[in-house]
Amino acid sequence: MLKLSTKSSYGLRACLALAAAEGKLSSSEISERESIPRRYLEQILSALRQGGLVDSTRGAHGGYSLARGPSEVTVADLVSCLEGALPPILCSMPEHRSETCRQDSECTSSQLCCKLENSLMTVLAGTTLADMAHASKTLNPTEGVDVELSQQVLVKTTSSTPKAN
Amino acid sequence: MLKLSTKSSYGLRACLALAAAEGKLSSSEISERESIPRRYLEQILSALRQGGLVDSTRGAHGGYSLARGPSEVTVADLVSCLEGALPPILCSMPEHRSETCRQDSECTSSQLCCKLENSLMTVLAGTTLADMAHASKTLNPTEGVDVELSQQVLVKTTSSTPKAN
DNA sequence: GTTAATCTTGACAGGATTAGTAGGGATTGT
DNA sequence: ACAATCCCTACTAATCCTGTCAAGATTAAC
Repeated sequence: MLKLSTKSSYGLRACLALAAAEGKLSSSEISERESIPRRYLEQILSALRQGGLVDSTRGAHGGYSLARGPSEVTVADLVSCLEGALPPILCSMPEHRSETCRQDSECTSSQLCCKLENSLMTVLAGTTLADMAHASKTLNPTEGVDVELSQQVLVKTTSSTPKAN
Repeated sequence: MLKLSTKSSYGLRACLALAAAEGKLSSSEISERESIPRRYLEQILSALRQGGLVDSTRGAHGGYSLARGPSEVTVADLVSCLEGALPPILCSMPEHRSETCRQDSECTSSQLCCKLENSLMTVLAGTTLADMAHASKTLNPTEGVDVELSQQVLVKTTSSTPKAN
Protein backbone atom coordinates (compact mmCIF):
# COMPACT_ATOMS: atom_id res chain seq x y z
CA MET A 1 0.00 0.00 0.00
CA LEU A 2 2.75 2.36 0.78
CA LYS A 3 5.36 2.27 -1.86
CA LEU A 4 8.29 4.56 -2.16
CA SER A 5 8.34 4.52 -5.94
CA THR A 6 11.58 3.52 -7.58
CA LYS A 7 11.75 7.05 -8.81
CA SER A 8 11.78 8.49 -5.31
CA SER A 9 13.95 5.69 -4.12
CA TYR A 10 16.48 6.28 -6.88
CA GLY A 11 16.37 9.99 -6.27
CA LEU A 12 17.00 9.46 -2.63
CA ARG A 13 19.90 7.14 -3.23
CA ALA A 14 21.39 9.49 -5.76
CA CYS A 15 21.23 12.34 -3.28
CA LEU A 16 22.74 10.22 -0.58
CA ALA A 17 25.54 9.34 -2.95
CA LEU A 18 26.08 13.01 -3.63
CA ALA A 19 26.06 13.73 0.05
CA ALA A 20 28.63 11.02 0.66
CA ALA A 21 30.83 12.20 -2.17
CA GLU A 22 30.86 15.71 -0.79
CA GLY A 23 31.33 17.06 -4.25
CA LYS A 24 30.47 16.55 -7.84
CA LEU A 25 29.43 13.26 -9.38
CA SER A 26 28.47 12.57 -12.95
CA SER A 27 25.33 10.70 -13.79
CA SER A 28 27.46 7.77 -14.93
CA GLU A 29 29.25 7.59 -11.63
CA ILE A 30 26.05 7.64 -9.65
CA SER A 31 24.54 5.16 -12.02
CA GLU A 32 27.35 2.72 -11.42
CA ARG A 33 27.63 3.13 -7.70
CA GLU A 34 23.95 2.77 -7.08
CA SER A 35 23.02 0.44 -9.90
CA ILE A 36 20.50 2.78 -11.37
CA PRO A 37 19.78 2.89 -15.11
CA ARG A 38 21.68 5.92 -16.31
CA ARG A 39 19.09 7.31 -18.69
CA TYR A 40 16.39 7.07 -16.13
CA LEU A 41 18.60 8.57 -13.47
CA GLU A 42 19.24 11.56 -15.68
CA GLN A 43 15.54 12.28 -15.85
CA ILE A 44 15.33 12.12 -12.11
CA LEU A 45 18.33 14.34 -11.57
CA SER A 46 16.88 16.77 -14.03
CA ALA A 47 13.72 17.00 -11.98
CA LEU A 48 15.74 17.48 -8.85
CA ARG A 49 17.66 20.25 -10.49
CA GLN A 50 14.49 22.02 -11.53
CA GLY A 51 13.31 21.68 -8.00
CA GLY A 52 16.44 23.37 -6.80
CA LEU A 53 17.72 20.41 -4.87
CA VAL A 54 20.82 19.77 -6.89
CA ASP A 55 23.09 21.88 -9.02
CA SER A 56 24.46 20.66 -12.28
CA THR A 57 27.43 21.70 -14.30
CA ARG A 58 27.55 20.74 -17.90
CA GLY A 59 30.32 19.95 -20.26
CA ALA A 60 33.35 17.81 -19.78
CA HIS A 61 34.00 16.92 -16.14
CA GLY A 62 30.53 18.15 -15.37
CA GLY A 63 28.22 16.51 -12.94
CA TYR A 64 25.79 17.02 -10.13
CA SER A 65 26.14 18.22 -6.60
CA LEU A 66 23.79 19.00 -3.79
CA ALA A 67 22.48 22.52 -3.90
CA ARG A 68 22.30 22.67 -0.13
CA GLY A 69 23.97 20.85 2.69
CA PRO A 70 22.69 17.35 3.49
CA SER A 71 21.15 18.61 6.69
CA GLU A 72 19.23 21.25 4.76
CA VAL A 73 17.49 18.79 2.47
CA THR A 74 14.57 16.84 3.79
CA VAL A 75 13.15 13.75 2.22
CA ALA A 76 9.92 15.66 1.92
CA ASP A 77 11.58 18.11 -0.43
CA LEU A 78 12.84 15.29 -2.49
CA VAL A 79 9.64 13.34 -2.72
CA SER A 80 7.48 16.37 -3.45
CA CYS A 81 9.86 17.23 -6.20
CA LEU A 82 9.83 13.83 -7.81
CA GLU A 83 6.28 12.72 -7.39
CA GLY A 84 5.10 15.73 -9.29
CA ALA A 85 2.93 18.58 -8.23
CA LEU A 86 0.12 17.18 -6.21
CA PRO A 87 -2.86 18.93 -7.71
CA PRO A 88 -4.34 21.24 -5.09
CA ILE A 89 -7.69 19.83 -4.48
CA LEU A 90 -11.25 20.42 -3.53
CA CYS A 91 -11.87 19.14 -0.12
CA SER A 92 -8.56 20.08 1.30
CA MET A 93 -9.52 23.71 1.21
CA PRO A 94 -12.43 24.59 3.49
CA GLU A 95 -13.72 27.36 1.23
CA HIS A 96 -14.73 25.03 -1.57
CA ARG A 97 -15.97 22.40 0.73
CA SER A 98 -19.62 23.32 0.68
CA GLU A 99 -19.78 23.85 -3.04
CA THR A 100 -18.19 20.76 -4.43
CA CYS A 101 -18.68 18.16 -1.80
CA ARG A 102 -22.21 17.05 -1.68
CA GLN A 103 -21.73 13.70 -0.15
CA ASP A 104 -20.60 13.78 3.43
CA SER A 105 -18.73 10.56 3.28
CA GLU A 106 -16.77 11.70 0.28
CA CYS A 107 -15.78 14.76 2.18
CA THR A 108 -14.81 13.00 5.32
CA SER A 109 -12.55 10.67 3.44
CA SER A 110 -10.79 13.69 2.15
CA GLN A 111 -10.34 14.87 5.67
CA LEU A 112 -8.82 11.54 6.46
CA CYS A 113 -6.48 11.91 3.55
CA CYS A 114 -5.41 15.24 4.95
CA LYS A 115 -4.57 13.64 8.23
CA LEU A 116 -2.63 10.93 6.50
CA GLU A 117 -0.72 13.32 4.34
CA ASN A 118 0.10 15.43 7.34
CA SER A 119 1.29 12.43 9.20
CA LEU A 120 3.47 11.34 6.34
CA MET A 121 4.82 14.76 5.77
CA THR A 122 5.77 15.08 9.39
CA VAL A 123 7.97 12.07 9.03
CA LEU A 124 9.33 13.03 5.65
CA ALA A 125 9.95 16.63 6.56
CA GLY A 126 11.62 15.53 9.74
CA THR A 127 14.17 13.40 7.99
CA THR A 128 17.10 15.01 6.27
CA LEU A 129 19.70 13.49 4.04
CA ALA A 130 22.17 13.97 6.84
CA ASP A 131 19.95 11.94 9.13
CA MET A 132 19.83 9.11 6.66
CA ALA A 133 23.50 9.21 5.87
CA HIS A 134 24.16 9.00 9.56
CA ALA A 135 21.67 6.19 10.01
CA SER A 136 23.32 4.14 7.30
CA LYS A 137 26.55 4.09 9.27
CA THR A 138 25.30 3.59 12.78
CA LEU A 139 23.02 0.62 12.45
CA ASN A 140 20.54 1.79 14.98
CA PRO A 141 17.16 1.49 13.34
CA THR A 142 15.04 2.05 16.40
CA GLU A 143 16.25 5.51 17.22
CA GLY A 144 13.44 7.81 16.35
CA VAL A 145 13.34 10.94 14.32
CA ASP A 146 10.57 12.61 16.17
CA VAL A 147 10.37 16.03 14.74
CA GLU A 148 7.46 18.32 14.79
CA LEU A 149 6.82 20.18 11.63
CA SER A 150 3.78 20.64 9.57
CA GLN A 151 3.47 21.74 6.04
CA GLN A 152 0.99 22.77 3.44
CA VAL A 153 -0.50 19.51 2.42
CA LEU A 154 -2.50 18.64 -0.58
CA VAL A 155 -4.69 15.72 -1.31
CA LYS A 156 -4.75 14.05 -4.61
CA THR A 157 -8.33 13.24 -5.31
CA THR A 158 -8.96 10.07 -7.10
CA SER A 159 -11.22 11.65 -9.66
CA SER A 160 -14.08 9.23 -9.87
CA THR A 161 -16.54 9.59 -12.69
CA PRO A 162 -18.51 6.39 -12.64
CA LYS A 163 -20.81 5.83 -15.55
CA ALA A 164 -23.40 3.21 -14.92
CA ASN A 165 -24.66 1.85 -11.63
CA MET B 1 1.68 10.92 -3.86
CA LEU B 2 -0.69 9.61 -1.31
CA LYS B 3 -3.74 8.24 -2.91
CA LEU B 4 -6.47 6.42 -1.15
CA SER B 5 -7.32 4.10 -4.02
CA THR B 6 -10.87 4.25 -5.29
CA LYS B 7 -11.25 0.77 -4.00
CA SER B 8 -10.50 1.77 -0.43
CA SER B 9 -12.39 4.97 -0.86
CA TYR B 10 -15.46 3.17 -2.12
CA GLY B 11 -15.17 0.61 0.61
CA LEU B 12 -14.96 3.32 3.20
CA ARG B 13 -17.95 5.15 1.86
CA ALA B 14 -19.94 1.96 1.66
CA CYS B 15 -19.18 1.19 5.26
CA LEU B 16 -20.07 4.69 6.32
CA ALA B 17 -23.36 4.30 4.50
CA LEU B 18 -23.98 1.07 6.34
CA ALA B 19 -23.12 2.73 9.62
CA ALA B 20 -25.52 5.55 8.89
CA ALA B 21 -28.28 3.18 7.86
CA GLU B 22 -27.95 1.25 11.09
CA GLY B 23 -29.14 -1.85 9.36
CA LYS B 24 -29.14 -3.71 6.11
CA LEU B 25 -28.53 -2.18 2.71
CA SER B 26 -28.41 -3.90 -0.64
CA SER B 27 -25.56 -3.30 -3.02
CA SER B 28 -27.96 -1.43 -5.30
CA GLU B 29 -28.96 0.93 -2.55
CA ILE B 30 -25.39 1.71 -1.61
CA SER B 31 -24.51 2.02 -5.24
CA GLU B 32 -27.15 4.67 -5.75
CA ARG B 33 -26.55 6.61 -2.59
CA GLU B 34 -22.83 6.79 -3.05
CA SER B 35 -22.60 6.79 -6.82
CA ILE B 36 -20.43 3.74 -6.99
CA PRO B 37 -20.60 1.29 -9.90
CA ARG B 38 -22.67 -1.56 -8.55
CA ARG B 39 -20.71 -4.47 -9.96
CA TYR B 40 -17.48 -3.04 -8.71
CA LEU B 41 -19.00 -2.34 -5.35
CA GLU B 42 -20.08 -5.94 -5.04
CA GLN B 43 -16.51 -7.07 -5.47
CA ILE B 44 -15.43 -4.72 -2.75
CA LEU B 45 -18.18 -5.76 -0.38
CA SER B 46 -17.29 -9.34 -1.06
CA ALA B 47 -13.74 -8.67 0.04
CA LEU B 48 -15.01 -6.91 3.14
CA ARG B 49 -17.20 -9.85 3.92
CA GLN B 50 -14.31 -12.27 3.61
CA GLY B 51 -12.35 -10.00 5.90
CA GLY B 52 -15.11 -10.22 8.44
CA LEU B 53 -15.97 -6.55 8.35
CA VAL B 54 -19.47 -6.90 6.98
CA ASP B 55 -22.13 -9.56 7.10
CA SER B 56 -24.23 -10.43 4.12
CA THR B 57 -27.56 -12.12 3.70
CA ARG B 58 -28.46 -13.55 0.34
CA GLY B 59 -31.69 -13.92 -1.48
CA ALA B 60 -34.58 -11.53 -1.82
CA HIS B 61 -34.40 -8.61 0.60
CA GLY B 62 -30.85 -9.57 1.31
CA GLY B 63 -28.08 -7.08 1.76
CA TYR B 64 -25.08 -6.08 3.76
CA SER B 65 -24.60 -4.84 7.27
CA LEU B 66 -21.65 -4.04 9.46
CA ALA B 67 -20.35 -7.06 11.31
CA ARG B 68 -19.30 -4.90 14.25
CA GLY B 69 -20.31 -1.55 15.62
CA PRO B 70 -18.95 1.50 13.83
CA SER B 71 -16.70 2.26 16.77
CA GLU B 72 -15.20 -1.21 16.54
CA VAL B 73 -14.06 -0.86 12.96
CA THR B 74 -10.95 1.11 12.18
CA VAL B 75 -10.02 2.42 8.80
CA ALA B 76 -6.87 0.36 9.13
CA ASP B 77 -8.98 -2.81 9.18
CA LEU B 78 -10.75 -1.69 6.12
CA VAL B 79 -7.73 -0.70 4.12
CA SER B 80 -5.72 -3.78 5.03
CA CYS B 81 -8.64 -5.84 3.93
CA LEU B 82 -9.03 -4.15 0.58
CA GLU B 83 -5.48 -3.44 -0.43
CA GLY B 84 -4.59 -7.07 -0.10
CA ALA B 85 -1.89 -8.67 1.95
CA LEU B 86 1.09 -6.42 1.98
CA PRO B 87 3.89 -8.81 1.17
CA PRO B 88 6.14 -9.16 4.23
CA ILE B 89 9.45 -7.94 3.06
CA LEU B 90 13.14 -8.12 3.28
CA CYS B 91 14.53 -5.07 4.88
CA SER B 92 11.78 -4.71 7.41
CA MET B 93 13.11 -7.69 9.27
CA PRO B 94 16.52 -7.16 10.86
CA GLU B 95 17.59 -10.78 10.40
CA HIS B 96 17.75 -10.61 6.65
CA ARG B 97 19.20 -7.19 6.64
CA SER B 98 22.81 -8.15 6.37
CA GLU B 99 22.26 -10.81 3.76
CA THR B 100 20.14 -9.06 1.23
CA CYS B 101 21.00 -5.44 1.60
CA ARG B 102 24.39 -4.74 0.25
CA GLN B 103 23.92 -1.11 -0.43
CA ASP B 104 23.50 0.99 2.66
CA SER B 105 21.37 3.58 1.01
CA GLU B 106 18.93 0.98 -0.20
CA CYS B 107 18.62 -0.25 3.31
CA THR B 108 18.13 3.08 4.92
CA SER B 109 15.32 3.90 2.58
CA SER B 110 13.61 0.79 3.76
CA GLN B 111 13.98 2.00 7.28
CA LEU B 112 12.34 5.17 6.22
CA CYS B 113 9.49 3.22 4.69
CA CYS B 114 8.99 1.47 7.99
CA LYS B 115 8.67 4.75 9.74
CA LEU B 116 6.22 5.95 7.17
CA GLU B 117 4.10 2.85 7.34
CA ASN B 118 4.05 3.05 11.08
CA SER B 119 3.03 6.61 10.98
CA LEU B 120 0.24 5.91 8.52
CA MET B 121 -1.02 2.94 10.42
CA THR B 122 -1.14 4.91 13.60
CA VAL B 123 -3.53 7.32 11.98
CA LEU B 124 -5.54 4.65 10.23
CA ALA B 125 -5.81 2.45 13.25
CA GLY B 126 -6.79 5.41 15.35
CA THR B 127 -9.74 6.32 13.21
CA THR B 128 -12.93 4.36 13.45
CA LEU B 129 -16.01 4.52 11.31
CA ALA B 130 -17.78 6.13 14.22
CA ASP B 131 -15.16 8.86 14.30
CA MET B 132 -15.69 9.57 10.66
CA ALA B 133 -19.42 9.47 10.83
CA HIS B 134 -19.26 11.92 13.67
CA ALA B 135 -16.85 14.15 11.81
CA SER B 136 -19.14 14.32 8.82
CA LYS B 137 -21.83 15.92 10.95
CA THR B 138 -19.83 18.27 13.10
CA LEU B 139 -17.79 20.13 10.54
CA ASN B 140 -14.75 20.42 12.69
CA PRO B 141 -11.87 19.33 10.56
CA THR B 142 -9.09 20.53 12.82
CA GLU B 143 -9.90 18.41 15.78
CA GLY B 144 -7.22 15.79 16.01
CA VAL B 145 -7.42 12.08 16.38
CA ASP B 146 -4.31 11.57 18.36
CA VAL B 147 -4.34 7.96 19.25
CA GLU B 148 -1.42 5.83 20.17
CA LEU B 149 -1.41 2.40 18.72
CA SER B 150 1.14 0.50 16.81
CA GLN B 151 0.73 -2.49 14.65
CA GLN B 152 2.69 -5.03 12.71
CA VAL B 153 3.79 -3.08 9.74
CA LEU B 154 5.03 -4.31 6.44
CA VAL B 155 6.84 -2.59 3.69
CA LYS B 156 6.13 -3.26 0.12
CA THR B 157 9.43 -3.26 -1.59
CA THR B 158 9.46 -1.90 -5.02
CA SER B 159 11.35 -4.83 -6.45
CA SER B 160 13.95 -3.15 -8.58
CA THR B 161 15.84 -5.24 -11.07
CA PRO B 162 17.54 -2.77 -13.32
CA LYS B 163 19.05 -4.22 -16.43
CA ALA B 164 21.43 -1.92 -18.21
CA ASN B 165 23.20 1.16 -17.00
C1' DG C 1 38.30 26.37 -32.67
C1' DT C 2 37.74 21.45 -32.03
C1' DT C 3 36.66 17.80 -29.50
C1' DA C 4 34.69 15.09 -26.17
C1' DA C 5 32.10 14.58 -22.18
C1' DT C 6 28.05 15.75 -20.26
C1' DC C 7 23.53 17.56 -19.50
C1' DT C 8 18.53 18.52 -21.67
C1' DT C 9 14.44 17.50 -23.64
C1' DG C 10 10.81 15.01 -25.45
C1' DA C 11 8.85 11.06 -27.46
C1' DC C 12 7.57 6.51 -26.78
C1' DA C 13 7.30 1.45 -25.75
C1' DG C 14 6.32 -2.44 -22.67
C1' DG C 15 4.65 -4.14 -18.47
C1' DA C 16 2.14 -3.86 -14.19
C1' DT C 17 -1.55 -2.29 -11.72
C1' DT C 18 -6.00 -0.43 -11.12
C1' DA C 19 -10.75 0.31 -12.37
C1' DG C 20 -14.62 -1.22 -14.16
C1' DT C 21 -17.74 -4.45 -17.08
C1' DA C 22 -20.11 -8.60 -17.90
C1' DG C 23 -22.35 -13.04 -17.56
C1' DG C 24 -24.12 -16.46 -15.15
C1' DG C 25 -24.90 -19.26 -10.97
C1' DA C 26 -26.55 -19.80 -6.14
C1' DT C 27 -29.67 -18.54 -2.55
C1' DT C 28 -33.77 -16.97 -0.35
C1' DG C 29 -38.35 -14.55 0.70
C1' DT C 30 -42.89 -14.24 -1.17
C1' DA D 1 -42.33 -20.35 -9.61
C1' DC D 2 -40.38 -16.00 -9.48
C1' DA D 3 -38.04 -12.02 -8.47
C1' DA D 4 -34.52 -10.00 -5.77
C1' DT D 5 -30.24 -10.44 -4.19
C1' DC D 6 -25.65 -12.01 -3.30
C1' DC D 7 -21.55 -14.58 -5.28
C1' DC D 8 -17.87 -15.90 -8.39
C1' DT D 9 -14.88 -15.64 -12.37
C1' DA D 10 -13.25 -13.92 -16.40
C1' DC D 11 -12.47 -10.22 -19.40
C1' DT D 12 -11.53 -5.46 -20.96
C1' DA D 13 -10.13 -0.72 -20.62
C1' DA D 14 -7.57 2.80 -18.75
C1' DT D 15 -3.83 4.46 -16.27
C1' DC D 16 0.64 4.61 -14.27
C1' DC D 17 5.40 3.15 -13.73
C1' DT D 18 9.69 2.09 -15.45
C1' DG D 19 12.90 2.42 -18.63
C1' DT D 20 14.81 3.28 -23.53
C1' DC D 21 16.17 6.10 -27.20
C1' DA D 22 17.64 9.85 -30.15
C1' DA D 23 18.94 14.39 -31.24
C1' DG D 24 20.53 18.60 -29.59
C1' DA D 25 22.65 22.14 -26.43
C1' DT D 26 26.33 23.39 -23.36
C1' DT D 27 30.72 23.56 -21.55
C1' DA D 28 35.77 22.16 -20.18
C1' DA D 29 39.97 21.00 -21.82
C1' DC D 30 43.28 20.84 -25.31
